[in-house]
Order: sequence, then C-alpha cells, then structure tokens
Amino acid sequence: MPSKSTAPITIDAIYAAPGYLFRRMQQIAVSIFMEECKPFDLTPVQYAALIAIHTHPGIDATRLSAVIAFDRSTLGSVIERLQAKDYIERKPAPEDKRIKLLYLTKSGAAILREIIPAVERAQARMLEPLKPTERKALMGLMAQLVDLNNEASRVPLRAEDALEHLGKVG
Amino acid sequence: MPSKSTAPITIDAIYAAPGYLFRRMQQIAVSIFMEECKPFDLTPVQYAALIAIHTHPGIDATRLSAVIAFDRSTLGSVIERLQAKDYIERKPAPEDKRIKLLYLTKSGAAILREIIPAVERAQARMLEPLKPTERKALMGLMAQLVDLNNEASRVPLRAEDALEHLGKVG
DNA sequence: TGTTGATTGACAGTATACTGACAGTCTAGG
DNA sequence: CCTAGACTGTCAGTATACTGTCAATCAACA
Repeated sequence: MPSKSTAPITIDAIYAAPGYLFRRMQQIAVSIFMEECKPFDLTPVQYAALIAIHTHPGIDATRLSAVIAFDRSTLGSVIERLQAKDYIERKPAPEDKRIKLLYLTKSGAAILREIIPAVERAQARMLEPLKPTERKALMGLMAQLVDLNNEASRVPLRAEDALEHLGKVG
Repeated sequence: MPSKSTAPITIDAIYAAPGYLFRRMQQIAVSIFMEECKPFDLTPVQYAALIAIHTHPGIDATRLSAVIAFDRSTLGSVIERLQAKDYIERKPAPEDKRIKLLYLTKSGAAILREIIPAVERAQARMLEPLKPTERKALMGLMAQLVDLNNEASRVPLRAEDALEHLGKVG
C-alpha cells in the first residue's frame, strides 16, 4: 500500500468496519437476551438497572446512570417502567430534597432471582459459535477496549467515583 | 468451582458479561462516529444506507434493510430523513407498483465522498487503544461471531439472497 | 381464471439513547 | 447571610430499533 489511497466506496468495506460489527453484535445480543428472557418481560437495560439497585440499595438516579453506563435522560423512563411493574420503589432522600433513592421491592428481588438462569443462558448463547479459547480472547479484548475507551462516550461520572458517594451501603 | 453454584447477584458480573460489553462498545462507537462526523450531520445508520445505495443503485427498501441489517420498520424514517436532506430519491418501479427504487442524488454522492475520511478516522479511533495485533484479532473474532450468529437477529433476508434479486445492477 | 398466499411499504406502539434546556435545590465564598 | 455556581431530576426533541398490523399488489396454483 503506497500512500493513503482513497478507499473504494463499497458496502463490503462496511461489513469489516468496527462500527458495523459492534452495532450488529449489539442487535444480536439484544435479540438473544429478549428471546431467553421473554417470560419475564424485562429488557437488558431494565435487568442491568435491577442488578445495580440490588447491589447498591438506596442509589440515586444519577449514580445509577454512571454505574450501568447510560444517559440520565433515558434513565427516567426506565425507572418509571420498573416502578410501574412494582419492581422498585423511590423514596425521597431526607437530607437532600433533590434526590430520590431507589430500592428493590420484594417482587423486584424475586424476579431477579428467577431471571438469572435465563440471562446466563443468553450470555452463553451469544458466544456459543466460538471456541472456548476464542471466547476468552474476545471477552478480554472487549473488556480492555471498553475500559480504555470509557471517556469517549459521555457518562456523567465514572462508576468508581459514583460509588464513593455511597460509602457504607452495598 | 464444585457444581453450577448460583451466581452471586452483583453488578460486577454485569461488567464482564458479553451483553454489557457489546452494548457499551456500541455506545462508544456511535459516540466516536458522531464526534468525527459532526460537520456532516449524518448518523452511522444513515451513512450505511448511503453506502449501500451507492453500491446498489436502484435497490428497494426491503433489500436495503437486509444489506445493512436492520429492520424494515426503522428504515422508513431513515429513508425519509435522507430524502429530506436531498441525498437520495425514490422512483416507483415500472414493473412492480409496490416497489420504490432508491438512488443517490448528486448531493448524496458528494457528501459520501467528503465524509469518508472522517468515517475512517472514527473507525480507527474505536480500536486505537489496542495494539495492532489485538485489533486484528478482535475484528477477526467479531466478524466470525456476527457471521455465525446471523440467524439470531431477525432480518428479513440474508444479504446475499437479497442481492441475487438485483442481478445486473451494481 | 380466480382465489390463496406472499411481498412491499406504511403505520402504531413500545423502548433505548443522546442533546439541550429547565426549575428546584444545595454548597461555598464573600 | 446571600449569591454564584453546581447538582438533581425532568422534559422536549430527534433518531434508532423491534413487534405487530394493514392495504395494495403481485405470483402461483387449482
């Protein structure tokens, strides 16, 4: 390859591009998750939120958004839906009127216990086509890449910083 | 690890899960793409659609959705936006009144030429934190995984089947 | 030929995602 | 004390994504 020649404008270039592969794999991952977890009517994001609230009871929305890495704006509706399903409840923080603390309800804790096997099946299925060695390699590289690219996608707080504020809880 | 013990319900399990890593990496990829391509006001999906139409002029919406792997339903609004920006045009197919054929306009072809360098910068940035060997390994595994998992996410047609119908064009 | 079944594009409904803006609240500095 | 700046949750607006449905159209078979 002599110099930076103009790349041919072709759909094949797309298929090998990182951005395409990441988008496509995300689609596939969501599809598999929804299929395995259909009986529970929980999306991947809702599941992540429940886990995070379970791990850090009394977390607030902003810190939750940092912990599971998504936008504060989006979180509002996710929380609403989980609340409508009676899986979580919100209590105003006594010492700060801005903050609403999030807790799992009994139903929330129960569904979490029940859904875990389905989630694990889903996670396994995503990597099933690869050989065990390859799975390990891929997950290692992905973890590394996500970690090193963390700043690239705007999240209000890094997860660790967010958790400092919780201190004794969890 | 003795038997298949109940996994601890913890947020840390999420961070290592394939589903989380794929979702997070997709977020990061979109964010980087939007940053590099900000002057052009094109989303990753719109870019993919333009490339596909450029490669296969006169493609119809259903086949386009197969080629860039996303839902027919979503495609409608994407096409509308591209049409509003005057990057593509739709012509009714003479031999089949249901079908509307898609073509790039002059502006569409022009913006495609101009945006390519920015897109390539974005794609490079996504993998930048990794060493060259690791990049190659990751892309190889991702390509393999996406290919082998293709059936998992419902797409109306496989890309190759879709293209058979186009025959002479492209 | 005439009807069944498939295909196409469109739409409604739901759920992420992100930007930017906002009012209410809190905190620190003067 | 009091005001400037930061923080919290919320909302409006845009863009993917997916399910399911529908009317118009086409193709194939009885």
